[in-house]
Amino acid sequence: MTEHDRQKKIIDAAYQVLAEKGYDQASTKEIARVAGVAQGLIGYYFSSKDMLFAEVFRRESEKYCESLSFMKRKDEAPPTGDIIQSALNVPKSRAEENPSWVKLRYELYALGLRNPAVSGSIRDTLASKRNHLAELIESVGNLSPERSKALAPILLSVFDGLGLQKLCDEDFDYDGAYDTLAAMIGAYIRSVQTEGTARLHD
Amino acid sequence: MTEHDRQKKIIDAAYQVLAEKGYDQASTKEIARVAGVAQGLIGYYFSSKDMLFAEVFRRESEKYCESLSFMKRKDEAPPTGDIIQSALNVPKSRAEENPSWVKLRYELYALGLRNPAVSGSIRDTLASKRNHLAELIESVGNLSPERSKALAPILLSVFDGLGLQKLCDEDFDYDGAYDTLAAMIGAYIRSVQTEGTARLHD
DNA sequence: GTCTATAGTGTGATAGAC
DNA sequence: GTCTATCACACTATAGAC
Repeated sequence: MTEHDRQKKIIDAAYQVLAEKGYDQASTKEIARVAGVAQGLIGYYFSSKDMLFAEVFRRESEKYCESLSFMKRKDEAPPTGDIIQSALNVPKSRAEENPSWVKLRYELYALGLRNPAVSGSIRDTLASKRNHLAELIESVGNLSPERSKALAPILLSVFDGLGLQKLCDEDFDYDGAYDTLAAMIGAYIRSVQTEGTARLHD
Repeated sequence: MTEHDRQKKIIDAAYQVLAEKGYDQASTKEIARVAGVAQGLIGYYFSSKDMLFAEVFRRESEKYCESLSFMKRKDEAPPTGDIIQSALNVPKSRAEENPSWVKLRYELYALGLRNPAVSGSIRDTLASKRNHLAELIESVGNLSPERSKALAPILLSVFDGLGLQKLCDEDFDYDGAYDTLAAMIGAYIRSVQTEGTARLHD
């Protein structure tokens, strides 16, 4: 059990250092210092620095999916504007309250694109995120599985992208962007529901 | 003029190496090799490696904005679904045909978030992209300046995010996501226009 | 303006004691 | 399983010749 304890400390430290200092400053030495272990131990648990970061991404993704379990609805009625807004408020406020999360995500995306050894790991975790998000859209938005599945990657992109713009630019109108996003989602849901209704009258 | 020639060669090489090999492999040595100049010359033109990359971002952003000059419409009518689809086809196919562009963008975003010395540069170029995109939305989508300005950061996010997912995952349904995006935009435009029309009848 | 050469630093990985 | 110690390497930045 101590085995996993030390390993977990390393992963937590890697998470923290990567999010705060960025990839090039996140040396194994610094991670070991933060974790309170010997630098050599990192090589014992992980085949390379990037593989350690791949594991960080996997864990981060798990937490992300858990955090998405907001507001599961059983309601069969289409969501009101308020319901959409308050559901969106979860990712919205997360980026505001925890900016290092956003930084970490971008470090990991860049890492996944550049290092073939970790890109598989990134692919799997992104797919997992999409699936979790699709389930939630299906539940909250009262959309078909197909439409929910197609909407998920769009929302995933927007959450990250707006977080980035907010983080880079204090003057960025983050609230306005989320309001517009809510309006778009609402309009889309109404439009596909009208379509469905129209078909009933054929 | 030879002065700018060498400088440009360095920037072009930095672009290429950063996009292909990623930040940690993009050493000044490698960039100099690709540019065909002495490694020491990089220090003459740029105060640091990251500042060179900041300049790369600025140029990339210029090209991005130019490439967005697709389909300027003078039409005052709301766009049809076909018009929206074909406008979206520009960013969509760009990510497909030029994947290293997407990789570069993510490297630069990560760099901007981690290095305070370049974050200002990233902020400015992102703001510039938003403004260009907003103008185009106003023209193509026939939306008010305010709504166009709020929609721009969302589309900016989606273009990047879908490109990332496409690049990471061969099985990702890129086409389906863009179709849904087009439907969302169409529904949104119709919904705000209905609203506008309703107001006319007050 | 461009080059060569190098100083100085810090890295990731690993061998071997415990 | 964890540590210490160290290796061999690559890097950035810069000084100085031309």
